[in-house]
Amino acid sequence: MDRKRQILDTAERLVRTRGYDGFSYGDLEAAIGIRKASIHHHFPSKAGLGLALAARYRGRVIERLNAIAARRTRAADRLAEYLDLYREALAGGQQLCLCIALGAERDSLAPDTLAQLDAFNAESLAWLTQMFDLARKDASISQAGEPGLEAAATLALVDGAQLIARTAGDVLKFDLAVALLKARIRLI
Amino acid sequence: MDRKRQILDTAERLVRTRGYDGFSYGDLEAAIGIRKASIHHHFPSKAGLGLALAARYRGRVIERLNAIAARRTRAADRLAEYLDLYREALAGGQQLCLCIALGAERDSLAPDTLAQLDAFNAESLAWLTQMFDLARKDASISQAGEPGLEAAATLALVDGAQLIARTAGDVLKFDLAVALLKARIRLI
DNA sequence: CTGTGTCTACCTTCTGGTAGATACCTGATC
DNA sequence: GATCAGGTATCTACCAGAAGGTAGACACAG
Repeated sequence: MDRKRQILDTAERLVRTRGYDGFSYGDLEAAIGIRKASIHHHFPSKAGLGLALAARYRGRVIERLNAIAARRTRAADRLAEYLDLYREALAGGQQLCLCIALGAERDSLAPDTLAQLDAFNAESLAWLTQMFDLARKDASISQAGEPGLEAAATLALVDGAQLIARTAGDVLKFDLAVALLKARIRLI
Repeated sequence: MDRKRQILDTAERLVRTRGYDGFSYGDLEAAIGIRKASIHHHFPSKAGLGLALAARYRGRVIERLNAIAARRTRAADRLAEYLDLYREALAGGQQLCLCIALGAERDSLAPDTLAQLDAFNAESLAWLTQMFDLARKDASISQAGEPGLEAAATLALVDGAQLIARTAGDVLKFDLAVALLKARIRLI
């Protein structure tokens, strides 16, 4: 069980830095220090490993989003933490959110893995929509438009900001891209 | 010369649908109908082909952006055409902007290819900044903030919108994500 | 007769994956 | 406590095919 988690952790790091097609069982062998046949014992196929990665990542992020919503009652505070989450995921511009990395290689993925990505985006969108709904009531985010559209725009903005920052290898590009959104946060 | 262009066209389509690591000389052989040794004659290495792809793409897009700026004197009209450009590049949700596809696989690219991506983003940013500068004067885009920040946010938004639409294979996700930005366009 | 493009044939390395032997751990039995 | 069975994890050794790439021959045009 511990080994399984170690493989998932290592594979996740590799996918987020090199992409799904860009990593192999051979890379895992080198990184973990056990023969690749042993890795096949835990994850018989790469498609299965990819699915496990996507499912675990999705669950983990949704869990964190729910924790934020439980802890923060102001929409603005939720938004600030949401942006921090994506900023941290960049690891200083060295990696991407797993679902962004996978999404860019859509055609290499199994249908069930793709379904995880769709679910991830749908759940993120639902969370953001709820947040912008709340923002309309507590007025903690300025100029808040229709919640569904705000949510879609916000998701796209953070995804794009992450991609641009990662391409440049510079986390400051992320800050620049989300600066105007952040400026809409009312401090109290 | 014609063959070279055919190879570039085919390779570009492959990268934009499958990613850089996801296509091979073998794929080109199958798609074009000449042996892969012949493709190596035109592009000796895959890294060189990748660089040629990125450079050509960058030049082509910048050219189109300049054409838009020359044709359209209102900031809002430029923005509308910019959004159309990215929407069309999606090909109905079946492919990505080349620079987004490549950016997601940063670690597989040669440094000079990476430099093309950085230049592409820098030039896009400059174009958008100029557009938002213009918007401050002609007031054709509502709520226009600091041009540099608006530009960074817009670039991230369209990149993210494209990625999300591509992940879902549905161009409507793009429309949803850019709806609020589009709504800021003043019609006359 | 030289240069350009194409071909066949081949190379090495990596890819995802399998077979089968061995080591290891755990818990039941004597 | 020693012994044994059974599952779990690891190993070595291998496979077929694909990867990126090269060598050298041939065709054909100017």
